Amino acid sequence: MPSVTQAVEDYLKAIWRLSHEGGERVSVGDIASELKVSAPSVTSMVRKLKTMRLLNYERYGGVTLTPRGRKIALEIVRHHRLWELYLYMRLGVPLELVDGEAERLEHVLSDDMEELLTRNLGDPTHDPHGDPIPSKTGALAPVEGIALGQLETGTHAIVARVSDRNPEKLRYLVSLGLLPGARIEVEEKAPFRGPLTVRIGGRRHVVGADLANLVIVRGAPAASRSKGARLGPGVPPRSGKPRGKRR
Amino acid sequence: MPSVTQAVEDYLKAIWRLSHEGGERVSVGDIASELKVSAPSVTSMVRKLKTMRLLNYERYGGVTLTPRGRKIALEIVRHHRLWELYLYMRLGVPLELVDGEAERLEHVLSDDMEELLTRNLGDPTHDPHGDPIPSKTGALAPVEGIALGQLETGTHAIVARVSDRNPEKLRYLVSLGLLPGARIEVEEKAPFRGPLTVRIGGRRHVVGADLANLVIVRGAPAASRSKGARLGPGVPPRSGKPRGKRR
DNA sequence: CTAAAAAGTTAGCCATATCTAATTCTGCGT
DNA sequence: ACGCAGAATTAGATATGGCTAACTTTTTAG
Repeated sequence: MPSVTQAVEDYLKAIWRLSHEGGERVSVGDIASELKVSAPSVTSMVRKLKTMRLLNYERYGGVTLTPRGRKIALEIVRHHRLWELYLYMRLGVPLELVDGEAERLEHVLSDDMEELLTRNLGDPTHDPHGDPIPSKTGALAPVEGIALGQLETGTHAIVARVSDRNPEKLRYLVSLGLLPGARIEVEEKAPFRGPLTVRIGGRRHVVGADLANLVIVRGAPAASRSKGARLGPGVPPRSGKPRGKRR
Repeated sequence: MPSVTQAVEDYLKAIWRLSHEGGERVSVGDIASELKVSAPSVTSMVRKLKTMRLLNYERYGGVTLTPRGRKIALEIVRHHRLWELYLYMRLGVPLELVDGEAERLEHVLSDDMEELLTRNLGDPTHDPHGDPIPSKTGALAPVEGIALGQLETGTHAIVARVSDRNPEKLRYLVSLGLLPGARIEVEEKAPFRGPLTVRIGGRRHVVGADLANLVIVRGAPAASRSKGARLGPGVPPRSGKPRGKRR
C-alpha cells in the first residue's frame, strides 16, 4: 500500500486549497497549474490517490477529497501555518519569505515538535497572513471580513488577512504597512473598480483595485476587540519548559 | 548534470562522518551500514557522486571526499548542529530527540534561515551534545578532551561532549545528568575497564566502561573558564530584529 | 447541431534510488 | 602460492514521479 509521501502531501494540500477557494469539485488542469506539473502527471497521481481512498475521482470527472484526504491536507496546512507564524514571530523572517520557507518545513514536523511549536506560540489561531490555523482535529475558522476593494469612502477598518499567493505583491503590500492588524481608513474610492486612496498609520497610499482585493478587512468601530491578539514579530518568546526525564 | 538531492546529502554526510572518525579512506560496507542501505546501492550512488566530482573512487578501492564533497558535507553538518542547538535551546526539545528531528530539518535550511538561526543563537560554536559546529567556511574546531573512562580516581572534570549515536544510551546518560557542562568527580574507578563511580551534582552513580567512553571530558581546575558558554535549554531567546523593507 | 477548441487521458519514456541474486575481486591464512 | 571467505560489483527488477506526443472526450461557439 502506497504511503503518504511528500508528493502526496503536496497534491492533497493543493486540492484542498483549490476546493476551499473555488468549488467543491477540482479539475485536473487546476491542480496541474497549482503544482506546476503537467496534466498527465496529475492524472496518474490522482488515480493513485484514489486507490489510497484519499479522494474521489472518475475519468473526466474532476476530484473531491474524501474525509481521510481532507484530514491529511489540513494537517499539512496546519503545519504550514504554524511554521509561518513561528518563523515570523520568533525568528523575524520577513512576511514575504515566510510562505516559501514554510513550504519546505511543513513536510518536516513531528507530532512532538508540533506540540512544542503550538505551546511556544500560545495556541495560536491565525498565521501571520491572517489565515486561520486548522485545529489538530481539523476544524478551521472561517475567514471573516470583506475585500478592501469593497469598502466605501470614509470607512475605517482593520486588516484581517493579506493574500500570500504572490510574493511580489505581498512584498509591496507589506511595504505599505498593509498587514494583518493594521488600521486603515479609505479616504477615497474611485468608481468602476478604480484605485483606492487609503490612510495607513499616518501615511496615505493609492492602491489599485487588483491589489486591494488581496486584502481582507473587517469593520473597525472606534475600539476594536483585540481578541485576535495583535500580530507582529519581535514579541518576546517563551521557550518550552526544559523537561527532565520523560516517558 | 545531477543535482544535490537529499540522498546525495545523506551520503556525503555519512562519508564525512566515517572518515572523520575512522580513517581518511571509507569502505562501501561502512557507508552501507551507516545509512542502512544495501551495498549495491552504495556502489551505484558512489559512482554517481564520482561523476559529480564530489568524491574519489576506484573499483574496490574505497572512497575519499573531494574538497567540493567535503564542503557540502560540512554544510549539512552545520545545518544539523545548528538545528539541534536551536531546538534544544529555544524549543525545549529533549536532548535525546534533538538528533532525530535535526536529521530531517538539516535538509531544509535556506541561507536566509541559517543566518537567522545563527544570529538568534549568538554565533554558537557547539551543538548541545558538545560537538563543534562547522563555520560557514567549513572550519571545524577539534573536539578536545579525553574519554571519561580514562580518568583516574579522584579526578574532577567537566563534560565536554556526549555521543548521540545511540539515543537509548544518550537518554540514560542524560538521566544521570551527564551532559555537556556538567561538573563531575570520579570517586572510584575499578581496574581492567571496570565501571566508574562518579559524583554528579551531588549524586553518585555507577557507570559502566562502555557508557563512560561515550562521554568526553576536559580537565576542571577549581574555576573553569566559562568561555564556551554554559549550555542548557530555557535560556531567554532573543528574536531576530523585525525588519522593514529589505532589498 | 455540429465542428473546432479545450481539457483530459493513454502510451511510452526518463531519472532517481532502492533492492536481491549472481558474480568477481582482494587479501589472508595455511 | 593458492584457495577461500568476505567485500564489492554487476545484472536486473521495482517503486515513485515526472515528461512529451498522440489520442479521446467534453465543452463551447457559431
